[in-house]
Amino acid sequence: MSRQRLTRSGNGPVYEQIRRAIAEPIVSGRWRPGRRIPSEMELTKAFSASRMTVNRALTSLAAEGLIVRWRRRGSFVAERAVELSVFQIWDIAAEVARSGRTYSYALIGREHTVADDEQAAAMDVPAGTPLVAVSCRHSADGVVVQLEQRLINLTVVPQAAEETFSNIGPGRWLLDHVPWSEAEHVIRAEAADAKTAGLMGVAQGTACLVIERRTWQAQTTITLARLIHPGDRHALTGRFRPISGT
Amino acid sequence: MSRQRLTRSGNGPVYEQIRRAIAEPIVSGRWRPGRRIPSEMELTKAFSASRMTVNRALTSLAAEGLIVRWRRRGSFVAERAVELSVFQIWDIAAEVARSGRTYSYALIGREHTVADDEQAAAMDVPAGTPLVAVSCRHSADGVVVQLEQRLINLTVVPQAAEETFSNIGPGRWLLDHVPWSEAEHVIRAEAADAKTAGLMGVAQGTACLVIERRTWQAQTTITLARLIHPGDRHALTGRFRPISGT
DNA sequence: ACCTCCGTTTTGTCTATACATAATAGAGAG
DNA sequence: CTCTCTATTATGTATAGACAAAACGGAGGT
Repeated sequence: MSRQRLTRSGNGPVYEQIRRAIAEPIVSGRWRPGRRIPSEMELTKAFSASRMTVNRALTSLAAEGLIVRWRRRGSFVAERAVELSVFQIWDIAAEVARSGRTYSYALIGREHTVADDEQAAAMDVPAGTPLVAVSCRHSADGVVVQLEQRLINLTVVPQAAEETFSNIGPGRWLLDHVPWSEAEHVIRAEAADAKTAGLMGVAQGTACLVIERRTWQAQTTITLARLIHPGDRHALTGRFRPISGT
Repeated sequence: MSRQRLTRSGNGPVYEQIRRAIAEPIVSGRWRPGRRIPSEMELTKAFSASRMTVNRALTSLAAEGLIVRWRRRGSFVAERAVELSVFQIWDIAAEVARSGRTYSYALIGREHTVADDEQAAAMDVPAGTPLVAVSCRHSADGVVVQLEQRLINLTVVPQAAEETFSNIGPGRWLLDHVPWSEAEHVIRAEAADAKTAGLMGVAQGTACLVIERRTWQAQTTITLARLIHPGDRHALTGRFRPISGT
């Protein structure tokens, strides 16, 4: 039967129109979490589009986290139908190089330990797990831009026991030597304590942007990093994917 | 000719296999930024898959930012093939409600102005553009969790001139009244100045997490928001999408 | 030199169809 | 009543074919 091709009815691609039509009531709150979304076949009829086109729209909504989909059961508004933002977190050395400044790296300390209770909880590994703790400093044109405190799980990365990290940052080294599958981040603002402030060359109490990153391989934590940036020397930028009504 | 259906050769969907085959050399650094990626037709042959399947793989890589695609020119490794993280930025009222606390809102000030040079630059609009400036406060169980300073472009949202914002936050109001297509964020740490600290009920100099959000419609800035969170009362969390080789 | 028009390449979108997969509901056997 | 098998429903993946849109390159005219 081949309905009217409405590719260009002036509102963009059909799958975008469908996506918006579903996203709008979710984002605006009219459709509460858990509410069922019309099935692909129903939407196919409603929009006079093919199921593939409808599927593309719903698949992208699911990827964004606005909806969840279950075979046989249908599609539903996600419990946490929230705004998602994609942020870029750079490798600090690459970032400095890109901005045309001179990058320099300095190792502050490195020691072998085993996880105490606090570290075990933070890394989600058993207490007593062998670790390497590395502390170092990244600078651009002589100004500290990041202080890095890192714990590496030696049961997963035994090679780290031999690495001195005197010339290469642990972040870069891990990127080169260990595959990772997923990472979790927490971003917060903290005031620099006396020791941190001294290492960064800023006044005590200076507002700092702190990124905590936990990296996984399969089910095991590889490394836990605490990246501290003086507030006036670093910012994160990101851009929303368009999740909009209308 | 309908090649062998290799849906289940044990390595997951075909589009995933193709996606990984392209992502691996990019993530590992073997394919440098700017390098050209085989065209869809070439990949179609190489993987004995249909162009739609190849297209799905490349489209998802483009969405992740690993590659950029140009009609007629082809697909290329993105210049900034960096780690991407998906962060969730919640609507503050919804977030408070979800955590079981009592949300309250208070308008601090609201005035009509025109954009001065600084505001014009920040919003990327001509100086002299009519604006509404709104300042307000979001609390949970009586504790301030966010201070909001917002500029709204009246040439795009003339209805905002009539809204008092005494009962509804400008963020929520805009979500209900204005479609937007994209937003840009900057996240940084700042020390609270005297006025800000007073409004939030914290000590002057307290480290704060500041989110600046600029929202667009087509090519025009709708609104610029500055969301200030006391450092000990708010953090962002995020999780990497698995962009892995192998 | 420059401009216009046209053919080619590559990605972008859409359709109709097919089969796979997961989960549930219901029928039938014990 | 409980277990098992089967039919049904909805999503997941894959395909071939088609046309659209952008951008480049070259032919030909001025």
